[in-house]
Amino acid sequence: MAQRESSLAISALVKQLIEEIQQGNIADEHHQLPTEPALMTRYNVTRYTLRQALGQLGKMGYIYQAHGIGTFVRPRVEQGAVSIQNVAGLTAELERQGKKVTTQKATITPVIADQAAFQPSGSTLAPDTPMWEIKRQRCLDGVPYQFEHSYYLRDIVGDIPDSVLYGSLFEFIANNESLKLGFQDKVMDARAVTPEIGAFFKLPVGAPMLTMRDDSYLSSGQLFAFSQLNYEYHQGKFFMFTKL
Amino acid sequence: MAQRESSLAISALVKQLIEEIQQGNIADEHHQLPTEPALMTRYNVTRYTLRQALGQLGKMGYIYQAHGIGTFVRPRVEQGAVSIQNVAGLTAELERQGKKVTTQKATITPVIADQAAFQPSGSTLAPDTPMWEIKRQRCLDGVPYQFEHSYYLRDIVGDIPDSVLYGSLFEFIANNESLKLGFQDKVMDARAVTPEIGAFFKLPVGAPMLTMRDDSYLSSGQLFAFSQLNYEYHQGKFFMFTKL
DNA sequence: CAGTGGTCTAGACCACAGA
DNA sequence: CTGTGGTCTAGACCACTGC
Repeated sequence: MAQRESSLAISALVKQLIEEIQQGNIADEHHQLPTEPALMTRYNVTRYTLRQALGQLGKMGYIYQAHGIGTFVRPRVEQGAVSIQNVAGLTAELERQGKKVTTQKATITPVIADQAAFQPSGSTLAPDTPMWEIKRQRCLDGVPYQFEHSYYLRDIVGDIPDSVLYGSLFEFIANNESLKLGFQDKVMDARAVTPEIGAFFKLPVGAPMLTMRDDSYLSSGQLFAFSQLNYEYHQGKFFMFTKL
Repeated sequence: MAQRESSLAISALVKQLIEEIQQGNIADEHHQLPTEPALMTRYNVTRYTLRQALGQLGKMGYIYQAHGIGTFVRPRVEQGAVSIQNVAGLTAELERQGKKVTTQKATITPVIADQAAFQPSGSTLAPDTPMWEIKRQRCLDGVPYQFEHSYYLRDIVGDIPDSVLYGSLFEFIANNESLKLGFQDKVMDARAVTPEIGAFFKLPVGAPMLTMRDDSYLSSGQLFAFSQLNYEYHQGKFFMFTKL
């Protein structure tokens, strides 16, 4: 029973570091973190693992590293913006900011690919592929926020309980043992509000909205869902962080 | 004079791999790349270096890796979309797609921070910080595309020759030996077209546009520029790729 | 089971910043 | 010159896929 508990080293380390940063008990008065060698002994990991973790924190906008100088905590980023690089679902990220996402109305209908309102950008589907068509109207702290229009491949995801429609579809898929999530393509653009969406957002037709089209793949490279997420333009803000 | 030429291993390897993928002489008929051990010997690098490079290709959307299966070339992503995770400038990326960005009109004016139309999101500037205010109207293949409104800190970037205004500001900064680029925050949202911007886009006031606010930092963590890039909503599409 | 990518260790050398 | 982060090597073991 030594001090061994280092399973899942990197994700656990990421979680630990975020916690300590938020509690403010790791950076000094200049927002500077201990050096890499110090952190290696502190968490009993090698430099590779540590730097993988620091890299993740960087991607999330928590820290930056300056060559020859040190590692620093970044001032907190724009409130209300969601990280577009996020790994957890949208709901989870907003809840960490103390905001609440609720689903006001949801419908689910079986269709075939031929009947879909749009197609995935990267792949081509057989016209008779069975799918679930899902439409959801979602609010952020009670205010209209997101109009979702998604298609999930029935043969892959199986049945979707009604209860899930009012919670997190992302979590439902992630918790399915037989499905391993892989990656996602996203294309963002601005569009004009349509009558159907305007009715929910309480905006006139032609008003701006932010649209995110995404295609989701299993780790095997198999497409399992594609969707169009429309955001009310006062509420929908996406944050990201890039190394130059 | 052995077969040694492995300076800049990872960035050179990335470049090499992209080239071979585009020429189609590396993947097999199932779009599958050789295995990691095979690539290691082929390019004479270790697994660490190889995987760093493959990770970059993944971020750029060129490939994906499936655990236990292999590495695959991805079908080409949405045409006209620009990778939001890109490292090179916007102009460079669009030119790789065979598109041409031209600057139709540009102005540069010395101002102080107090006079700026907007402020950086993350940092606070002294009100008397000297800056360059730059406005540019840029076209994509001759069609109105981007309305740029930027501020550069004069004390950091120095003088900006007029010629640069009609080329790539990003390259100008990157080529300055005394400046080392660090990272960038971006916040994207949709907005309504203003009169000034509508005049350029030939769109009515209130029409949608895609706006990207960004703050740019040196590798030392020092802010050196912040800008607001507005995109005509039929043209401006941003692509990104996320691991789940 | 063999073969794939994913994680992790241990250590070396390089490049940059600042005293 | 010392200390920082950036790159790279060599090799081990684990987890997943498909036969």
